[in-house]
Amino acid sequence: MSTVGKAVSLLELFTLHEPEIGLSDLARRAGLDKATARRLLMALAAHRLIEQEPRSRRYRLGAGLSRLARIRDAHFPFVRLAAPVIRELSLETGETVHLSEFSAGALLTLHVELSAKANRVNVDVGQVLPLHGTASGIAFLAASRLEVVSAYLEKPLQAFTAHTMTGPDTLAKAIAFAAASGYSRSSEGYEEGVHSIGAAILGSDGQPVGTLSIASPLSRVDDAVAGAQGQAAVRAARMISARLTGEA
Amino acid sequence: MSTVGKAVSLLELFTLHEPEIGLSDLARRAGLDKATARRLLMALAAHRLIEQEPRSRRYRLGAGLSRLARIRDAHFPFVRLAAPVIRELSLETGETVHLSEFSAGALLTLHVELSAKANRVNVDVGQVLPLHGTASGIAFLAASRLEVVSAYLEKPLQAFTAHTMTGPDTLAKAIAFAAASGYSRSSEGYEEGVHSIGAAILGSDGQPVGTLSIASPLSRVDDAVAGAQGQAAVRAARMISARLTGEA
DNA sequence: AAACAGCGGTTCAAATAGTGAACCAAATGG
DNA sequence: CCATTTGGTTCACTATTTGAACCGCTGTTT
Repeated sequence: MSTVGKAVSLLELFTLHEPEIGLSDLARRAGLDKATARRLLMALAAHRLIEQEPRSRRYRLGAGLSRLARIRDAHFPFVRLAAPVIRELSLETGETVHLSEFSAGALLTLHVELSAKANRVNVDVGQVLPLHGTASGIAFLAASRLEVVSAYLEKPLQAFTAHTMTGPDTLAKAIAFAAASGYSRSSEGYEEGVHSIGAAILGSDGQPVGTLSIASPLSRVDDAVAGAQGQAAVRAARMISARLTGEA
Repeated sequence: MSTVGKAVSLLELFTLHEPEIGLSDLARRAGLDKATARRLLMALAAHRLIEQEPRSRRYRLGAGLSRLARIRDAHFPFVRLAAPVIRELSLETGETVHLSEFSAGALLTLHVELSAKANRVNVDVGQVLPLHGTASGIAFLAASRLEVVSAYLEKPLQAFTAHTMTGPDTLAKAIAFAAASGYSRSSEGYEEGVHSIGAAILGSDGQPVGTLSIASPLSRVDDAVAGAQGQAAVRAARMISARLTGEA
């Protein structure tokens, strides 16, 4: 791997649940020598992509990332353009709706509008969702190029519940359904008792950049409701795609 | 410079005003060979820190940055903790107040609360402010270690208006005033007709992490007003510092 | 209190990864 | 339509990266 790749993979070790990590730990997890890890960290720190807590000497992500992210968001305002549509979809369906962007082989939850109902599905911003096992993921795969799909399906897939689809055939069927109808459907594929409808959001090149998903308690959804949610999801996703590509 | 440093300096070429740049341009500005620049861009793209617009083939900052920035912001919630204090300070003074974080030798504007008055100072989120020439910058320097200050003052300093302080002696005096009183004052140092009061916000190690600044039309400020604003700015900055370090 | 284990950090010869001049083909633009 | 510039590629050369062994320090265990 390139030196730059190694440096970035150090950054990717930090998560919401573990935002500060020590040198030895960092090196171990990245599969690097301590000396190498340190040199890379110093290079990153010189540009404020990494900061070191002076007391504990542990490392954390730096302010430069906030700065760069702001520049990007100003130019590619995925969340800003999508948020109103997501909100409206949530009001229309009465369910929790969330927006995800594809990043590094998975979907990253960027925005959530919670249902007003007492019995609702809760989703956290920042949560990372797998491509299989979530309605969002299936919708994303259905909109992706074939080579991307087959590359993803080759790897062994983790089962999150007893209902998670992990077999290539089952997944192919779900993807085919999503490709045909524009939306995907998943019952308890990622969490027990949760039903989801997903739809892909396309960028200016026609490739999917992310997804939106309507998440309901399973008890509230039958085939008729799912169909209606599917139509609404497709409409919302198309509207966001249009805004992204400057068509609206 | 390290390879990683070169890669990051490529990222830093993107700005709010120029969010997409072509390969040759990028290489030229970074002082790198085209082949080198491309290899670095590819390494960054593999981790989604860079994206390439397929149509124009130009490069832009990638979604991975948004993801990493979110992780950082969740852990080091500078803006989240400071925003309410900034808002209150704006209401109290009736003027525009903005929050900046130090990054890569300058102050990055992260949050703004605009004055309700018709005649007000407008500041953009994302704007990069120099350390000299702004009240924020002077306050930041006054709270920094001496070696940081002298390193900064060694370089030639740009004048933004006829009133910008660029001489080492003038700046030293302004810094001494800020160090003694806790706040800094600047008249038209960065923009004509704008008066600013700045105060530094300190992190858990006692080093400044950023600043807040009250910006008023020059016509509305005399010495008495400036003094009152200074006291208010210091109080607000201390409150944010305390929240950051978990003392409140 | 002594021995230990782990930490962050450093060194330098050996090895690997990075570099850039010269080269395309394709897209601009005068 | 020709000149220029673009994004992209190649490969011999070389400078950067690498990691085992080494500090000194801190906190824990015996």
